[in-house]
Amino acid sequence: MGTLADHIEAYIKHLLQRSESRSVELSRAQLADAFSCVPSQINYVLATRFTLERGYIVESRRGGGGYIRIAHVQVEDDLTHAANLLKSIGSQLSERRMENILARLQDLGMITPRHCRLIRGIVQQETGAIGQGKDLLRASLVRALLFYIIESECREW
Amino acid sequence: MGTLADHIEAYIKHLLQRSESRSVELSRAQLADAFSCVPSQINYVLATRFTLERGYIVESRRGGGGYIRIAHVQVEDDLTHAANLLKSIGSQLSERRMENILARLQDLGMITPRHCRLIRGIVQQETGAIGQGKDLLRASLVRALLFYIIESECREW
DNA sequence: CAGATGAAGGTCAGTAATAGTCAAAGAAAG
DNA sequence: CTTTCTTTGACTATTACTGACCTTCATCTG
Repeated sequence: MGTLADHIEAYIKHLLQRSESRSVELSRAQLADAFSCVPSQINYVLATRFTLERGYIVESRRGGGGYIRIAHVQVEDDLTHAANLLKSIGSQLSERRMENILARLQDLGMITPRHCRLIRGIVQQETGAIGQGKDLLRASLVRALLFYIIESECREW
Repeated sequence: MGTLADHIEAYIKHLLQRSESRSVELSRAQLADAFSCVPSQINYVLATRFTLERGYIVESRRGGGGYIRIAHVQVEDDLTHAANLLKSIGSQLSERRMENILARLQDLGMITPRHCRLIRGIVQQETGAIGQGKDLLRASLVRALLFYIIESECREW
């Protein structure tokens, strides 16, 4: 049981499990056809179920020979807490809250003091270059960098 | 890699790799014939895949004995070059320019395909959450992530 | 020489094949 | 009844490919 979106989600996850490479490439139009729905329904499923937060990376290309590729990047159990912290960042992030989050992640052993220094430096550099919306940009930057750090550290390059 | 343009691109890159001089000379008409397409398709491939931003120089001559020569730009110092690429980002960055920069850095061996996918995913996730100013945010995010990646890799050696 | 000829490559606009966006309508949940 | 999630479709954006027409250059011919 469940909605059409649920079925499409399940189908894509099934494809991912069967795939050795943890990634699958599909055609939006074909998939929509297989489920007898409009193509944009596929975008809805991707946007709501296959987000970075949930551990998926979606790439696509338009035009002739276009495709949608979905990859699963597995997040380990011990990273769940860190992932929740990232989620809590929201759309804006003050410097104070950033410091709190960095401190907690450091406590958890997820990042090193060096990571913190790098993040502070980069964020300062980037937010210094704009007049308005510093908290918005800081939220995006910190989330991006932390996600990257956490994601890449539990995996071989 | 599915389209004809992709195949032609791969073929030319293959030729370049086999060549000691890092450059290759070809005949547009012959190449088009080999791939059973119109000659202007070759121009399309050159214009979209072998740009200066991606590190290629294309020279050609018309008339009898005409040719197309494609050279792969070599740089003495990859790090300096990468730094210049980052500097070239500026305050705004379109998706297309991002792709070119990622392709170039990958080509230089500074980042891996996995890095690219992560960056694309993170950027997509973050820029998808806002309505306006995507190019501004993308510039900051890409600069931040690339800076972080390159910085932490250099310290490792 | 000068002009003609033929053999390259170049340009551009149009067509086709994809995927993305957004807002509104509909359905389900609280 | 209100809020949130799902579904739809009209409109938009991007990429690939083609073909008619244009430009350049080497060589031939008188």
